[in-house]
Amino acid sequence: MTLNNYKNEDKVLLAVDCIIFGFDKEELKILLIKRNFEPEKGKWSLIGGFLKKEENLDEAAIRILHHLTGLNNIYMEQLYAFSKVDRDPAERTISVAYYALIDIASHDDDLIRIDSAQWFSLKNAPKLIFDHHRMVERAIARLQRRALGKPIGFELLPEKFTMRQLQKLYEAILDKKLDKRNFINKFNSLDILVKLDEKDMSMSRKGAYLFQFDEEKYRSKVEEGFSFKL
Amino acid sequence: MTLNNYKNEDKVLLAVDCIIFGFDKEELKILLIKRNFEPEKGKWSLIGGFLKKEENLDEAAIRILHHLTGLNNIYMEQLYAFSKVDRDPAERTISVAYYALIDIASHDDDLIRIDSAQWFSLKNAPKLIFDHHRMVERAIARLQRRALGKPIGFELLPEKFTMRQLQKLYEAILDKKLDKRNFINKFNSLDILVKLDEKDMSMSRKGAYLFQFDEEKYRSKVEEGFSFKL
DNA sequence: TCAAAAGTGTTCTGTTTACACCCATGG
DNA sequence: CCATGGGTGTAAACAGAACACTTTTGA
Repeated sequence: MTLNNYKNEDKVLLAVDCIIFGFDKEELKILLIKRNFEPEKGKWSLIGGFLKKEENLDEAAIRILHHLTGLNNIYMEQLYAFSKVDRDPAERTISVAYYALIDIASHDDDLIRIDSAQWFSLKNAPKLIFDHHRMVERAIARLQRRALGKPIGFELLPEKFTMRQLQKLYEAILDKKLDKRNFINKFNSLDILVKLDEKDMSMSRKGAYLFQFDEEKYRSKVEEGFSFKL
Repeated sequence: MTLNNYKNEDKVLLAVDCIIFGFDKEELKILLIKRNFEPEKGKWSLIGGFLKKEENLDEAAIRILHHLTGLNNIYMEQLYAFSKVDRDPAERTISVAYYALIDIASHDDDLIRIDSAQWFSLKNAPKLIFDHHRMVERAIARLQRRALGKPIGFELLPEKFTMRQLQKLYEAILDKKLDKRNFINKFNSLDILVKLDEKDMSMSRKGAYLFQFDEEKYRSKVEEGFSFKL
């Protein structure tokens, strides 16, 4: 018959860490910053900060990302709460990780001024503080499952892109080579792309047709999900 | 050039709420308790409590479940952190939801003494406090995705069960009728069941063969996942 | 003898995979 | 004129969906 007015319960620091995935035509990258406070000052870290009383976690993630990088209007999704007792040696902290996908090229301007933030390809990212590497691992796993269950790409690609870029994106996420024809057929059958008359001439002499997402159809496919075997 | 020693950051109460799914041969149910403290005393609620400084979230979930229901050795999985600013009117609280699957029959003895805990079928569960209904919704969605991506059932069924029980479990989770022959064929092709010589005579005159999971094969299928379209 | 649940295979259809050649162009 | 990347279709294998009748036995 407890009378619980919450007064005797422990309170903790609640951190939010962001795994920001970017794609730059060839490779999947993550955005890291050099930490400028103790502990672990000077080491590479995910972008992170603390939840404030007057905001929810989604808002905190957006605020923190914006504050540290200048990035705006980034859609983020909650990943997992990490809570090992000694994960942060300085103080008991629980961290809720968020992940996001962005097109590196179209956000470079925002980022270029932030000298402590830097893109690293997944393969040769530096060692990270605390349990941040586990966050990244889990984010990659989630991204892969995600890529097979919904179309992604709207967030990671520029507005206009070639089929080859789209395929490279999937190859980067899934970390395997895909068959060109099967990929195109599959994607076309989803009926979410619009072929433009324009060509991208930067990659070949022949040029490659540019595509755009049909935003409405894309959104509805994202809603309903689908099964994408590759 | 912030010098951040964490001292100025807000601390919050971190709750853990548990969505306990049970299965009793026909229906999917959830375990609720009548809340015995303010606010919302006397209302139905998920099983919940607060994280303590010296434990991680998984441990807290196990402790809370055990403390309120007597249930032991229940495997739980983290679902999502709910953080709307005014979700708990009494105080700013973030709640990390966990969900679990258990076989009702084999845990009835533990539970029978706890008069404030009760099983409700999903369809006619009572109104819940705070945002607990959203937690349940999300847990159901997760459970459904889960059921299609990994074999489940080990947790929700008694050790020996009939094919019909297994099928009913999947029907309850996915909330749709499945074809008997296709279901059996599919499950057999996974090669994780052992057919016993025993029959269950309680459901029919003819009797139905009992099966067991081959624990080793089951575990490895759980690891790797699979794609189960039904 | 019949009601109630158990058990069992085949066909059809759609999806996934594997695979190779010509095209357009700038240098 | 040729090197480079772009574009295209088909056949074979596999997985999923639909479907109906026989068996057992306790009452």
